[in-house]
Amino acid sequence: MESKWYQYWLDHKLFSSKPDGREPYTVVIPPPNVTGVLHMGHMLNNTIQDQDILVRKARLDGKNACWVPGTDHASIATEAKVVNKLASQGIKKRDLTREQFLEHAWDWTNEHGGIILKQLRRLGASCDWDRTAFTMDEARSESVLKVFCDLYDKGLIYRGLRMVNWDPKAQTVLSTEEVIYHDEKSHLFHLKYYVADEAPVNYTEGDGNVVHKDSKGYYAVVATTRPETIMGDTAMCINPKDPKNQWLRGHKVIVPLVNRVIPVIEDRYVDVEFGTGCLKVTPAHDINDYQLGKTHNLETIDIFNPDGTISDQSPLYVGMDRMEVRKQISKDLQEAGLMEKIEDYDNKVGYSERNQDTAVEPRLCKQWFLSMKHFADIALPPVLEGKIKFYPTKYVTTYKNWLENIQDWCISRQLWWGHRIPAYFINGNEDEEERFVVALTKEEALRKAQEKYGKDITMDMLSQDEDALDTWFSSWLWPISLFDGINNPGNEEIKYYYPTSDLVTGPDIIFFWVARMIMAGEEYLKDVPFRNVYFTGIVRDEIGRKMSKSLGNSPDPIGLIEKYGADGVRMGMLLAAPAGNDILFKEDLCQQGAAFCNKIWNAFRLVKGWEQADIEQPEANRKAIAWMQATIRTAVAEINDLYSKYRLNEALMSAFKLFTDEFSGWYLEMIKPAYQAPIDAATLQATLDIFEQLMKIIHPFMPFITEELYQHIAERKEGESIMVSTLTLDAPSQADAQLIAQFEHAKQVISGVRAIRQSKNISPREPLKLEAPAGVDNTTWADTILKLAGLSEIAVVGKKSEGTQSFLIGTEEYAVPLGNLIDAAAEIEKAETEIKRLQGFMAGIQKKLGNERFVQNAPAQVVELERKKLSDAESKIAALQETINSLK
RNA sequence: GGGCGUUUAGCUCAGCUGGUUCAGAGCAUCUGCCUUACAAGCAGAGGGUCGGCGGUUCGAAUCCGUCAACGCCCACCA
Repeated sequence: MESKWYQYWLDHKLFSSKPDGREPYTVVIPPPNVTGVLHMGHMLNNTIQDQDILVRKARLDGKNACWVPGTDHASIATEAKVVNKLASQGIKKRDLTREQFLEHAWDWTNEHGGIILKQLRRLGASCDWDRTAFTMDEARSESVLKVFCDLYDKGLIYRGLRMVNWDPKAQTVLSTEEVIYHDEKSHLFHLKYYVADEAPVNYTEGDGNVVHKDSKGYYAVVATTRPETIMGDTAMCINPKDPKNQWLRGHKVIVPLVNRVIPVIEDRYVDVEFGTGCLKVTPAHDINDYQLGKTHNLETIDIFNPDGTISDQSPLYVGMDRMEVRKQISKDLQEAGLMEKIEDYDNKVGYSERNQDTAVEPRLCKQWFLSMKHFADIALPPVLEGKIKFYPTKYVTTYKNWLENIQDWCISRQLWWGHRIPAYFINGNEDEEERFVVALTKEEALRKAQEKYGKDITMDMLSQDEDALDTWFSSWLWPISLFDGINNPGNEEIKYYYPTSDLVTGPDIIFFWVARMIMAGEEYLKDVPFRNVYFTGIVRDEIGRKMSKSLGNSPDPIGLIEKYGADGVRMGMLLAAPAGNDILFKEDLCQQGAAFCNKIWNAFRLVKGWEQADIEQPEANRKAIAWMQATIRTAVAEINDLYSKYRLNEALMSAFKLFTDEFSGWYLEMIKPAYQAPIDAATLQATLDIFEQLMKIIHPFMPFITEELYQHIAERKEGESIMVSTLTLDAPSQADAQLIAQFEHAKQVISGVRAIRQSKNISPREPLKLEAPAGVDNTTWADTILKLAGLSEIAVVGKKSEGTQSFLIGTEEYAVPLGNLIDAAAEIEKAETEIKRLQGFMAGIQKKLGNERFVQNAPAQVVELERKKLSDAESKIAALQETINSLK
């Protein structure tokens, strides 16, 4: 019936939200990649685990809930997919024009796009689908370009020549956040750089210099992990304070194989302890070397092509791939006798977040940057001051740390799939300084260009920047752009829905996305984009491995739904997801979810099967109803509290126990009429009302079965739905607590009798007599106890009779006469063991009470409590002793 | 190299500012039941020196120190 109800909700537009007088509750979906397919991570983090539950809960609380779905154009990932697809058809990207390529990309997007959103429907996601957005649709694109122009005008966006991270496969620059470092087993190559000058090296034996010399002359040893970059070496560097290498001062050395003569420079940057203290300097291919190059005015030789092959700037290996060259040059160096040794070495290598098989290459090029100092300043306070709350709170530290050490954001990408940068270059001579303007349209660009560079500039002299913007440069506007807050500032929707309420996302994108949304929110709306951020865990398999395609340990979500039903899967997931922890997914848990559905269904069958009759309502039923209502009020208060702390798995567990234990296990058994006997109308109606409340409590977790039963509990009009019903209950009262405590006592009596039956193998149908102690309330719940414990009578006795088996509730002793069923010897032994245990317990307390410092320092209450424990233990021992005596 | 987090029953986790909701929940296990809603169930039971060591205190799972294991984030040591 899942698809039926989903369609029903759609047909009646029950997911739809429009601004009105109610309190808004807004959630924006972290947009999945447009061409992505639903995986377990989406299912857990983005959908069922939290967002849909929170949204449905908000509706029940009477809020105007709006959950906005959408997809992300994911420029690098999508462009890579399209490039691969074209390659499989024998088409190369560089053979296409930008327009032709984009046509293919849009085809691909239209073909594969939105699959993921359809899959979310299977799970029951209650998004307002009419609002479905795409980061590259018209409204979003316009917002992005406007923001770019605005930030440029504010002087926050600039163009600069920097050492950046280059992905040679996608052939685009990446931001620092997009580089992921992996530990790698690698090698440290020790290369010989022979001293070039004729002049003798200056040292004396024993002065601390470590000099290398062989038949071919003096040489320095340079340790490097990247021998393939030696063709770009333009200096060798030593630390001026390094006693080992003083002899190299002022000399020149020869780059091995390349035979280029380079100077020995000195800089304190060099670590004396590492290798031999000699560093080869390749300004074009290492961020530190670049700095050295700048300080020491070194030549920069770029030996790589954009695709990671060796460029014609290099004297050797031209056209070969960098990884191939590393192997080859190692061989060649050894053969030429230029390799001192090769050591094993563990180092970290940066990889593209999107192309995990491609090592990132530092590369010097001109890019667009967003200056981040200002944004860090405005984004830090809301989080530190608690205007935005993070769950778990530990991420506040992470956030703070990042913002305090932030680097400028490289926002341009050498890609076509994305928002094309609205900058226009004015054609001129290659040597001239770069001339450009930033403008939303070409017409405006011309106007600005003429203003800036003179009237002689014409339209054909303008050419738009070929690059696109980083995907996150559009995502960071998401909570604003979804309500058109950039294009139409102050419109009704942005005023109503912004700030959004909760953001649910993974901690892996705290910098990429969360932090930047806060920046954009503060910049453009002077307000936070959301009030709470709930960070979910990573989905792992049952032995703790991250779920991934390559490991093949990720089940297909849709397959799971087919097997267990969406409700079952939703519950299974949530059970595995303790707040703030990783999720160890086990398929059994879905089974438990499915079993719970079954339980609910069977409970409903029971209630629906009762025949109503015009008979008087038994007092016991009235009490049962009052107790159940008190229990529900108490549970709901607890569940609400858990929701407020985002401890959704505990909220579910609480709801589960409420239904299974309290309602099915106790309440239904209490009011259940005898076989084929009818039930009074008042009890039946109350039970249906209670059932409806329970369905509402469970609905956020299991939307389908609760809707189905809601429709059966009473006549519903077309369009009515549990989804848009509300649940408001009074807070639990003092009286509720008393009632619950009272019945807890009754439960213990019932369980005590049941335990005796169990141990003596007495059928539940055989009636037993119970002897209860005097001075205790044994009448209030008497009828219920009689019924559930299968008793014929509760007799209040001053002293229990002979031949009974007894149990204690606190210090009250209850007894069931069993005659010859009693195994006196065994009972005596049991009682004696218990007496021994209690005596030991008492000894401990007596010691405590004998300690003056305890009696003096501990609060009176605590001391009193110890005294009570002591006297309780005494009376328990007395009762046990009596039992022994009577058995003897 | 810095920072953060975790360690409690076989498993996954609760236990807020130290003292009767202090050793808990669900699952799993064991035992007995095909009881008339449900065997995908019901009833009952067992199971932990709260990672190790040391300290503070009348009193520590809880506070402090230290060690260990695991996990995550950040960082330019070739």
